[in-house]
Amino acid sequence: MTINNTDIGWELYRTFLGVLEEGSLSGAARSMGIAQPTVGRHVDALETALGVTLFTRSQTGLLPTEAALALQPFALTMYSAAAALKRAAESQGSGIQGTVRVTASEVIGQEVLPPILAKLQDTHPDLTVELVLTNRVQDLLQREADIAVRMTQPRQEQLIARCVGVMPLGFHAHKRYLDKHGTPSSLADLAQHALIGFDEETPFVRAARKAFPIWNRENFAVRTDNDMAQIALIRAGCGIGVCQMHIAARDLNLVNILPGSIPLSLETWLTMHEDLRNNPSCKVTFDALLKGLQDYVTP
Amino acid sequence: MTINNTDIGWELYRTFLGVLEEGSLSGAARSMGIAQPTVGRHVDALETALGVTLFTRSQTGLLPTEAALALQPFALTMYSAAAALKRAAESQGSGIQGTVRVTASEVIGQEVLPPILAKLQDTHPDLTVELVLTNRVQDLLQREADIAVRMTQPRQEQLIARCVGVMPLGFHAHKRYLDKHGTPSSLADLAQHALIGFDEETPFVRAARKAFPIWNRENFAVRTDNDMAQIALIRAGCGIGVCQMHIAARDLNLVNILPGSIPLSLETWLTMHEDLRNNPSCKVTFDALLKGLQDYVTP
DNA sequence: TAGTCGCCATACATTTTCGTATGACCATCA
DNA sequence: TGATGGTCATACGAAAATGTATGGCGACTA
Repeated sequence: MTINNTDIGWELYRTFLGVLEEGSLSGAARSMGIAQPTVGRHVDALETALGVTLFTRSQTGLLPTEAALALQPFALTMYSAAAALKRAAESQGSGIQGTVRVTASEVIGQEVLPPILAKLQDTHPDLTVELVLTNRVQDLLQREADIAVRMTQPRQEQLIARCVGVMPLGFHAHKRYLDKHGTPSSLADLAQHALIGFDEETPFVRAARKAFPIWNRENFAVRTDNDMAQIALIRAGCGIGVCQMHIAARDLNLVNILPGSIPLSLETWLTMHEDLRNNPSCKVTFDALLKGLQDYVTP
Repeated sequence: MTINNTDIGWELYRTFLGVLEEGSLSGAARSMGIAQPTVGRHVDALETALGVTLFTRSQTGLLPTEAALALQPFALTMYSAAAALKRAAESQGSGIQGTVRVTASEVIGQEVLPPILAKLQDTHPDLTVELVLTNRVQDLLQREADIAVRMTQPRQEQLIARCVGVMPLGFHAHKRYLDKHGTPSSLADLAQHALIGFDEETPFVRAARKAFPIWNRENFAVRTDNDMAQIALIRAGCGIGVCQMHIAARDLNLVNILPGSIPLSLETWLTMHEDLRNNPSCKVTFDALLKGLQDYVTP
């Protein structure tokens, strides 16, 4: 491998990304702390070097061409890697310090992780945790995050993966709702109730629907793809919905419906890139998450 | 996301990588086409910016610190992404042109792909294919390659994956060997023969050994982890080894031993990053590989 | 319709970065 | 032990990149 193979300054890619994000040369210049003509020159240089027109200029701003949009993901990968490198460098000194970027789903991140992270913060005050909550699986290989809590087993060899256990799910409803509408005694009864469900059909939803045909889009009284909103709806007594047993168990007003028939359970995996194996901060965070999640799953 | 969050010039990462690769400032300067003091300045600047010592200087060269080695993978990711961006830009014009980087195992790359690529080259003379042959799974997410031919199903949602079929494997030996040592009529007979096998125990070997206990490390007369060498050994009449049926079938002097008992078969997958879906060159290459491999698997 | 505010492009001065030349040091070998 | 070829560090002039100031243009508003 020869490093020089691409003799395009990497600096150009960064300003390219800035312009793409801000939509104008001046905007990018402001956000990056450089002068507007410099940004313009960088874009020109990149266009010349690549032989591709990246933006259609107008006096109201710059419109990215298709080519620019096609190239954006690559520049974003560079950005992620640069950010990850910087994080890794921070924690390079002695002792536990620096920033670790953790990604998880919204439910896990809002309901489960806070106490775990609080304890971690307590033990290691110099450690900063960046929590990225999204249902889109962030890419550890692309360095979008250092550690991921995910519901699927990763198959990448470059990833260190540990299964923390299985999170049981169950139908739940608020006492108030059940007092008013009665408690279903069988799965068939569910059809008579206000069900809280999903809008778009994700792989998980498909699996759930297969196991419980009642769990169908048409039977839902409220549909939302936001998991936290589903929990909030259950808590508000809107109807019957699926949520994690452990989360529901905290609220004494929530009742587990049809306890025997657990619809599905979520295998939970903790994942980290193997490059970070020797990074003390990441290791500490990984171990804390592992223990905390295990305690959560099997108290 | 704020681009400026890392106000370290990306240029510095590139020279850092160059120094890491060459092991000296002067070497990196030569390979990158810049002057040695410039390289030195970049390293100094990066060390100051990161607050980390990257190299221990000596007059015989530079020795990377642990920190530098820990940060290298991130810089390599940036490098891969930059190279991929450049490839993507090349093929951005009209018509099929530019460079597509394909990765595959050595066996596939040497025995199966050449005719497919020759035909592709014929139809699209302006298309260049970079063929990276390695048994290490190159990372499509990390942009080390555009298209991968692999024996495992990828589980990443960001990847477009198509199964091209199953490549049957079988025990094979050269006629010359069989004339001399006889043809085994049962699996048990294999123990009396010179078996060509693996040295290190990979997941695949483990699976094979489970199905065929004879296929054990201790029974091997020749051990090599190089698949192509195994085929060459079979061809040279060294003994009995496992190789793809289709490859063996080309050589009339190779005999399939115990034809009924196919030890294992390899599911073959063609994979591409979804970002490249609209890249005409990658699409054409992907389709050509798909068709070519399918034809190869089921003629 | 006149005014304001945003944008990009250009010209010129400035700063920064880079390259050349050189010196000091170490390893190797005759 | 002296010569050679490699390394990195430093000093200074050259080149390149940047920043400032300005002009022109379009969109929006009163």
